[in-house]
Order: sequence, then C-alpha cells, then structure tokens
Amino acid sequence: MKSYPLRLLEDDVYSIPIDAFFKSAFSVDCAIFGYHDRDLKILLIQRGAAPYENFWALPGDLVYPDEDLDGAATRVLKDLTSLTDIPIRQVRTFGQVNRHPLGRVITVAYLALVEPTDLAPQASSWAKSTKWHSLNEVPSLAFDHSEILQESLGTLKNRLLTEDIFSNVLPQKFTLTEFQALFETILEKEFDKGNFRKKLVQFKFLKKLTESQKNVSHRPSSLYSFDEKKFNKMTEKGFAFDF
Amino acid sequence: MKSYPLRLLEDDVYSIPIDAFFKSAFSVDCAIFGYHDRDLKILLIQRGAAPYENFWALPGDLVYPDEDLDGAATRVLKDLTSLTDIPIRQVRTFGQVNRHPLGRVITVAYLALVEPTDLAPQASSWAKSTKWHSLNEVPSLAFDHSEILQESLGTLKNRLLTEDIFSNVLPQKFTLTEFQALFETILEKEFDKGNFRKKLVQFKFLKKLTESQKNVSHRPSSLYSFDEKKFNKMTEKGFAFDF
DNA sequence: TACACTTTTTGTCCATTTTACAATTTCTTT
DNA sequence: AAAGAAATTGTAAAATGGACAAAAAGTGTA
Repeated sequence: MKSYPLRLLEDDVYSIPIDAFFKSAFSVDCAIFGYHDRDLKILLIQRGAAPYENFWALPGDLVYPDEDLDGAATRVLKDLTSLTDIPIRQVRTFGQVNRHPLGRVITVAYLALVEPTDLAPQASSWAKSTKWHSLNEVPSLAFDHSEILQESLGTLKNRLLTEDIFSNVLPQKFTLTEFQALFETILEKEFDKGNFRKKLVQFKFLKKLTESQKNVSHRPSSLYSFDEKKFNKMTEKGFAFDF
Repeated sequence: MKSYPLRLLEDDVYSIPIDAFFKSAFSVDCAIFGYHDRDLKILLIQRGAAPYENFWALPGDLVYPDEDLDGAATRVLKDLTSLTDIPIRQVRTFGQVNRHPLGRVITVAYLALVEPTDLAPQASSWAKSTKWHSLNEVPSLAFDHSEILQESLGTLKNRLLTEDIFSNVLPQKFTLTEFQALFETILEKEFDKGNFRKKLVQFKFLKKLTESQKNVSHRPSSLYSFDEKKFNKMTEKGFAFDF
C-alpha cells in the first residue's frame, strides 16, 4: 500500500501544539460542463463508496499530501471518469466546518467547459457510473455539491465573457451561427443575428476562411477560425464581451 | 490549553487508510488594501515566529479545525492586527506542495479594500509589527505571499468594476473628483473629467446632496452620497463599469 | 428549368453614446 | 477688482447599437 511521507513537524511554534492543526484534509471537486449543439450539461458521478454512497456528486476526492491542488484535480477527474487533458481552473474554496461527515475537509472547486462528443467518460475507482445531466434535471447532490454547482455555473457565465473558456467546445472551423448559439445557450439570452455578427467581426479575433458549409439545404455559411493568441492579448488588456 | 475535538474517522472507506489524508492543515491570508487620497497601500505584518521569522508577510495563520474559513480569516486578521469589521472575500486558494516548510498547508487568500485613516492596526499575538506598504515598495515576502499579493491586486481591479468594494473607502459625502481619483488610482488609468462625471450621473446610484465643499480656494464641488442598495441591484443584474 | 424554402449575409436608418474639447461658473487669494 | 483654480456645463463630430429589411446562395421539388 502506498504511503505518504510527511515532513517532520516542529512543535511549540505556536502557542497551541501545531499537531492539532495538522489533522485536516482537503479535496477537489470538478464542475465539468459539457456544451454541444445548444445544450449545456454537467458531468456527475454516482458514488460507490461512503459517505453519500449512491448519491450523485461532482467528481471529486481527497488530495494526497504530496500533491499540488491543480494536479490533484486533474488526477481525481481521471481516476473517477477516465477523462484526461481537460483544462481546469479554480472556482473557489468551500470550507463549512460540517460539510464532510468524516472530519474537517475543505474542498477546492474546479471548473471546465468541454465538448462532450469528444469524450467518453467511464466510471472507475470508486465511481459507480458517470452521466451527463441536463442542468434542469440535476438531482440532489452529495455534500454541498449543489451549492458548488450553482456557483460554478455563475462563474462559467462570467468567464465566458472575460476569457477564452469556449474555444475547446468549438470545432476548428465553425460558423458565426454556431458561435452565437454557444453564447446564447450559456448566457441564457438571445441576440439579434445581424448585430451579433457585426460586433464579432469588429473584434478581429475570428478569421474568415475561404471554405464554407457543405450539404445544407440553404445558403451555406462561411467558416471561421479562432485566433487564440490575439484573443488572449485582448483579454489581458481588459477586453470583455458586453453581451 | 485549548483543544480541538475531531470527529471519529472511519477507516477503509478508501483503499488508502483515510488517516493518511487527515494530516494536513490550511491557513488564511488577508490582502488588505488601503486607499487614501490617490494612494494605494497594502497592510503587512512582520512575523515574530518561525518559519520566516522577521519576514514581512500578509496577515495570515492556520485555521482551527472547528472554524469556518471566512470566520477564520476575520479572526486571524483581528489576532494579528487588531482590525475588526473588515468585509473580506476570497481571492483563491494556493496549494503548492512545498509552499510551507512545516508541512502540507494550503492557504485561502482573502481580500479587502479599506480606508486606512479609519483604522489603527496594532501588532498582536505573534506579529512583531504592522505597516502599510506602498505597492511599489513591497519587500520580498514570506512563503508565496508575493504571488498571492500580485494576484490579489488583479482581483481587486476586477472587483472594483463589478461590485461594491469601494464604498468603504469613500466618506459618507464625497465629490465626484474624489470618486474619480479612487478609480484612477486603483485601475492605473486616467479619465476625462467631464465625460467621467457625465457617465456617473447617468448611472443614478449617486445622489447629489444640497451641501457642497467648504474652504477650498476654488469653486466648491457639490457633495454626493452613494446608494448602496441601488448599486447592488444593478450589479446583480449584470451591471459593470466599463472604464 | 423555375420556383419555393431556408438560412446566411449585407445594408439602412435612427437613436443613443462616446470622445475630445471649449466655455462658463463659483469660489478664494492677491 | 482681478487673477487663479477647479467644478460644471455645453457642443459638435464620430462611433456605436438596435430594429428591421433586403439580397444572396444554396437545396428540394414540381
């Protein structure tokens, strides 16, 4: 069995024996949102272990003492769902004293937006099953995961406006209508088609390609590609969508 | 000596003995920014205890196992600097494995913006001294606090545009010039005076009072007050400054 | 081949907002 | 009474935004 060596602890550095502090744990929980074709879903696992056995939950687990937080989130996601190469980022940390029945566990929530048709999540380790849930069909979740999910959804909306969290869910070549649909779905708003595309074109981070759609029974749309570098420079300088 | 009872832990829930996970600690660190008269400072303490004894650092300490995170941040700030009633909010959590020399300690960073002339921070507990440092004169800090400070400053700028983090540092009655100076200083940008005030007036969360400045050797400015409720409603609905 | 149908794409008009300034006002100080 | 200083108001050109209409470019069908 693997063991996790800890550094020696010096006592009496604080007036309370420092050992008393080193009896907590922390976990990571991943809110993986899947966007495809005007549909936003959340990836949940069904827990196969106590506590909250059989409950649906965000993929998450305790962090090893010798593991960075970001690395832990990546590993845990892979352990439970077999997903790799998902770019995740923190939402915030949830630390209510009684949020975990087995002891003091604070949890760092992580967020990603992915294209589910690229992926095939498969339950492993103690996860019984995995499932993409529509956001209006989410059951009551384990721990404080319902709260974490709600806040993560809010953070997703914010980040969509201020950073490139969306390029993963677009194909290499996409239409402006697809781009618009993505923003309309996640922000739960509709936009005038003509005005939306005019604005997008002004921003100049979309490159119009020579190709266009094939085999559609209407005027084919021309395809665009996303200039990630240009967009990132813009957001670093304070650009944000004002949709 | 105070002791901190922990709940009993069940073993064998996970394939690794769960005790192995419950040997970590977490801390909170507070980035308290002080704004006064076109000047932005950061409150630091000089550490009077190992590790990093004598180093300057953000006020921060370990969290008790029976303490919520937000409450811990409030308490720690009071313990070290005697400051109370400071409205703090999370920035993010820093969790590099080796960031703390005594063991695995992740830290949750908190942020506030205050008016330093209202306050008299006084070092207590293991803090040797406290000092407001200008942001361009910050020494090398303990732990990873330099990184935390930098990121907190970025978060401060963001929050200034999207929520009411500034009303604490304005007097009850203030001039539009004072309001503008606050934004110019923190965002490190300058604005056209006439246009800035026109925009502000349109927003309607400032109430023009009948009073005006006294004893200034130029045309006195009329005073305004801030309608916090109105502003909060607006930001909840998505309003943000686009300065 | 012509026409219906669908969605993309472009264009237009008008109201509103932004921007860069200039001019005016209202105090104190000299 | 005039000068100085900053607040306040005004203005004109440019840019933007929103509602909406028209044209374009494909497929499917008679």
